[in-house]
Amino acid sequence: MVVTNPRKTPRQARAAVTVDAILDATAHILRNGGLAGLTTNAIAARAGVSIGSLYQYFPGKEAVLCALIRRKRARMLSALRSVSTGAMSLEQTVEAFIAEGVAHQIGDPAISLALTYAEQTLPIQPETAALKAAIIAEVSAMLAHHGIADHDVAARDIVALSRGMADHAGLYGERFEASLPRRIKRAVLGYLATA
Amino acid sequence: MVVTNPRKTPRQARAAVTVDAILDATAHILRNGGLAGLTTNAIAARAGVSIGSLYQYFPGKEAVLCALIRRKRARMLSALRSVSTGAMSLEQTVEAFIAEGVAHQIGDPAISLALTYAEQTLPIQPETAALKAAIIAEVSAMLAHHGIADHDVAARDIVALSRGMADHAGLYGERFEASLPRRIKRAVLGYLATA
DNA sequence: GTCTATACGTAGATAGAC
DNA sequence: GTCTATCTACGTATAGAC
Repeated sequence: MVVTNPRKTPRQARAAVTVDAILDATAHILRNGGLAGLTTNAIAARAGVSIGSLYQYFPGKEAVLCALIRRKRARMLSALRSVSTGAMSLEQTVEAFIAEGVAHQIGDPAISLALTYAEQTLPIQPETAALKAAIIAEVSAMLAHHGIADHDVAARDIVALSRGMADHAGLYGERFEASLPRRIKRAVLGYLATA
Repeated sequence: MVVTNPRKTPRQARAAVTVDAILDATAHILRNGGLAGLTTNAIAARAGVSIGSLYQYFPGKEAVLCALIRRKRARMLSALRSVSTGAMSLEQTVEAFIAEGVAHQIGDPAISLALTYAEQTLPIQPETAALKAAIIAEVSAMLAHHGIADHDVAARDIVALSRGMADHAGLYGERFEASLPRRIKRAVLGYLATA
């Protein structure tokens, strides 16, 4: 059985820095060598800490991956929440959401895909699932605010199709990058417009 | 450098059976243990051949993965081509394409995602890329036949968003499975309807 | 042409020093 | 609390027998 719970929570500032360095190093390695190149030795070396220190905080590389997934999700959620949905039209809000989403996904397509794949193979974590649910809920609430029917299902579908387009564009290094948000918006609004 | 070219092409029927058994075994292992559990030993054991025989046909597990990707793509292309596009309306044709696509993706979401991830980390293969291009071309031609503008970009976008929705549904084991093709159709037609 | 046996490298994980 | 050294286990790949 794979263990994914952190070994201990950092209580000192120094330790938090260490944990952050480990996560940054993990992201860097994923960006280059992918999951195949992700070893505890490589993470520790890149983070500038010893392998022993890594094992102080994480029981193995799976736990590091889980922590990285959580950090990414938390940042995405925070970005979406920073979009004020108050006075904007549906189209404007969708546009803002897509901008944030694309920035997070396209910014690092290799990491995005690696984490998506990794997550599937790792044991389900309540906190990770909760973050995902919160992101969907944020989108769902936005849709409900604009009177969209079936906003829960719609939110899931919209997030899924946007991710699909963004990942594909990132992977195959489209030259249309500038047009991508526009095309995603087209797909989303087209989906919402069709009853 | 990772070597991904097959070592030799099977010229006898018996050898072709061996190669197929290796690919089936690889698919089976991916379905369960994922990429992490995919080792040359496991593949050979599951296929019922010795590790030595495996290395007769493939220089390493990456080459096996590439071959599996090609087989999957070829089957998908063949399925799409079997859809006669002649007398049907756009909506009917889209429906038929989605049915085939969903059957291939949803049928094995774990494999689908594993291969997508693996492909990204493997050297680009001309034949694999050609198969992908042929699939997009098939969709693009269908769109062109129905007078869709910008059908090349539209084809890529439609395939990407459909995959995104199908993979997501498969991964999170939606209970809406029955409604999935309908929702994908909604997204595709919505995208196409919006100028 | 297929097998068994094995050599080699490397990743995972820990014990014990500082 | 962090590091170095190291042991163990396993995956890769090949050599040589049949």
